[in-house]
Amino acid sequence: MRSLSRAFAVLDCFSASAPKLTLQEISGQLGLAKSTTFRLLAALEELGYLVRLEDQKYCLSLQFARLGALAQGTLDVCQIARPIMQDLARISHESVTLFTSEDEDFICLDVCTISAPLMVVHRPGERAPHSLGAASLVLMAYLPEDSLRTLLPTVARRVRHSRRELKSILANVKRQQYAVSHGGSIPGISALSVPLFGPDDSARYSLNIVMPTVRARNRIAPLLTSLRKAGRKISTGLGSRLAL
Amino acid sequence: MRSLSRAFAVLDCFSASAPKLTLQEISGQLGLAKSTTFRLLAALEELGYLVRLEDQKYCLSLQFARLGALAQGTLDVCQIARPIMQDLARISHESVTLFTSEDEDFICLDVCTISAPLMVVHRPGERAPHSLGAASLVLMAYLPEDSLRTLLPTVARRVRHSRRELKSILANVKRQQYAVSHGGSIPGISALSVPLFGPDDSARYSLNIVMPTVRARNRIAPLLTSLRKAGRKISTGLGSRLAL
DNA sequence: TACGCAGTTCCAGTCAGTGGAACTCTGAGC
DNA sequence: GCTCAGAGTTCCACTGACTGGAACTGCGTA
Repeated sequence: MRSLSRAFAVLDCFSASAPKLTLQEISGQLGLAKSTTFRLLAALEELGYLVRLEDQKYCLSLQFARLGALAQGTLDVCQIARPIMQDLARISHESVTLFTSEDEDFICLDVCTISAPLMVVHRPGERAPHSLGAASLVLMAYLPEDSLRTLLPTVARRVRHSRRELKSILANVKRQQYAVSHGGSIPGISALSVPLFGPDDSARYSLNIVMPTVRARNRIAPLLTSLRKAGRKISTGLGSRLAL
Repeated sequence: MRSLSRAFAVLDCFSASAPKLTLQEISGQLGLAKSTTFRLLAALEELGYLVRLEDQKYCLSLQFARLGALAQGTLDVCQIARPIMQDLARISHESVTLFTSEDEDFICLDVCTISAPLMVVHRPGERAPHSLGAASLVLMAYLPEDSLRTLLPTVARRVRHSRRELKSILANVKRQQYAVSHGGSIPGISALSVPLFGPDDSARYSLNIVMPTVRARNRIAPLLTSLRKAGRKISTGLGSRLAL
């Protein structure tokens, strides 16, 4: 659907640093003919989703404020994540979990699992202090600077690492955009974890595949691929553009 | 641009009362073939602007929250209104003003005028107590219930009308969606006024054509047409759907 | 097991969308 | 005041993207 994806590409040209754009700028940015861009912009203006300001520049209209409020009133992370988590559980044959961070703990928001003799079991609402488990590492790695600063000493002490060591582990997680752990939180459990990004590209959630360590060998790479794909999809639903 | 307007028509199917929709519901509402609707929805999902929930229903994604925040951070009513007001001033050969209401006063936010020997002159920032001028009437007519209740006695006293009379005038304005006045605020000045609606379909602004009463005869009807058209355009830019 | 219904895929026809070229309008420089 | 440059706008013939009917799938129900 060419014209459609182009129209939405137009919307993505606008950003906090460039909230007003000329036809020229947009057509340049998208590599489209002036006439094509012009028709797109005229159509979007006609539909009320773009407005033209005094200097002829185009700007996103407040229709998006309306739709945004509607979306925010309807959706929470669990609803967006659930169908994708189910897919992932089916594909990976392991339990898939969604965690968030609160104070010094990480909290389970949702779980999708399949029935098999040996599975990792989590329950929504479950809460535990931050550890060296993959989910914890990802959540901590993406915490805002100041939250992390207050949290770091306590956690470092509990996991018997120096602050410096822990900091370097988290920096590495942030660089790689995922974490993996084998018994980092509970012996016998391995986990693979990626961050989920929101509209402001902050990461307040982690998506995780958790499995018995005995099944983890040689599966990390393929599972990570699936997990990343699922994570991108959820992040997009949460309003992030990082994935695209 | 058929597919584009259809895609945005899809977005408009969602509302506070129906935030989650099935393919069936959408194709029914738009009168499109199932296959056509399916392709549209699949494309919008692919682009990250729709998400699918557990029950297969579609829902606006939080991408709109991102775009909405961006639009809100960029635009104010004056920026949206200005080019349209300029057009209107040119077409009508009269001054065009934008007013809002604050406490017991109405305030001029912006003015567009043309140069001619006899013109009504307003200045942005100008403030006056509510009166029987068209702008005042429109602003009061669309005030929230409780704000109006506190305001009504004072204004009624000042304009020497019973509360009952004033109430009935305002009800009439709201029904007709416009107000006209000849010397209602200042002798010799006639005004024509329509409300501007926002994303929640509240009306916090009025758009007005102001002219010497000597020029007003026989022009009300055509001017009202132009004014309404301009009002619809601005309201759309402000996120209202009433106009469409 | 058969049924019905929602969602999905397929396909050939055609017209909506494309982009190059030509035109207009505005503002700056000479 | 004329010209030029640069932005936006309109025009047009070509073509492949979009359409919608029909057929298929897969799930939940009787």
